[in-house]
Amino acid sequence: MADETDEEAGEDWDPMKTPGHYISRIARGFARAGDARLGAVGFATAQLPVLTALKDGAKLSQAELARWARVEQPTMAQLLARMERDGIIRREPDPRDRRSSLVSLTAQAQARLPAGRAILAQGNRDATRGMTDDEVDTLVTLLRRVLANVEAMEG
Amino acid sequence: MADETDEEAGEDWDPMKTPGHYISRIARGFARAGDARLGAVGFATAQLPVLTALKDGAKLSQAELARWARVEQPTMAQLLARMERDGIIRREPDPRDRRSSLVSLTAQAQARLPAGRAILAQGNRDATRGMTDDEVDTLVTLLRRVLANVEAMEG
DNA sequence: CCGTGATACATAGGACCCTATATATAAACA
DNA sequence: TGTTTATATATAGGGTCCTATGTATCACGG
Repeated sequence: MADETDEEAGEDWDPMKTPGHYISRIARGFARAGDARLGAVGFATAQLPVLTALKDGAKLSQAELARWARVEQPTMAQLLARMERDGIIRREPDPRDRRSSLVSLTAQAQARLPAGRAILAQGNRDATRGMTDDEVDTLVTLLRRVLANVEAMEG
Repeated sequence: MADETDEEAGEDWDPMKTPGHYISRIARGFARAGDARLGAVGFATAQLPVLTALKDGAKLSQAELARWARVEQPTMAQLLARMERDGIIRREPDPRDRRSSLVSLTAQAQARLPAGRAILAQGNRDATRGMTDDEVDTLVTLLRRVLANVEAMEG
């Protein structure tokens, strides 16, 4: 492992040119730009998995939403608390399980959903502007492989 | 399953399959995995831009570091506060400008730098495992284009 | 029926990012 | 020179993520 591992001239190795750093910058920029636009209809990018999971009137538990959104349970708890505070979701006791609540979208949130979706679609077009469909497909395919590798790194 | 390239149907548009969502998940996973590994030498992924900027003994101001790392000034202020608390950086008054401090790495941090760099290099190899150099180049090129688009969205 | 382990949720605490704003100093200029 | 403008940092307040831990309830085997 002392071959090319040593960064032939490793003296000026630059993490800023690494896929990880680009990805981190894109993620931050996309969240910032997306939140700025979605704010007009009262949504935020972190809420998107919850909104899509509940869009057709489904009622899911907090744990199910956390698994769907791929975040930890306390993260989802905090997110739902803000969404409840902002009138986006509602909770009702689960008659099947006294530990659990069923979460669903309020009517106001349902009504704003199409506008949010339009804003999001436009944002994705803007983010991939100048790229062909094939290039976007290539990007998503490569990202999926990196994601699989990264998720394999944990545990 | 294959012909929903367009979102005209709209009914089942899924943000979870969008480049933005993959990028967000990779960014989180990469930070989590990277922090777990770097923790062994007392570093964190958020500190990498600061570490590389100061690696050769340079002394930079907080504002210069914020610009280098592409974060806002209060974000860098908090990061530096944690790094100072942890003995990674040191501040000294700037004789040229009484508003400013010069930030530099401590000797202990300098000493741990090579180990951190090795961990990082290994992490990047793991994240791109199974991908050819050409594929990684393609990925970075596409990411750079998306990044340019995203940054153009703001402001 | 009674523990035992699994599951759902809540809470505490911290890292990292943001915007908005205040304060001190520097630089520029009328 | 005195005033305005720009810059460096600090502080306040939030959002989104994490790990670690506590508590209530469920489901199961004895």
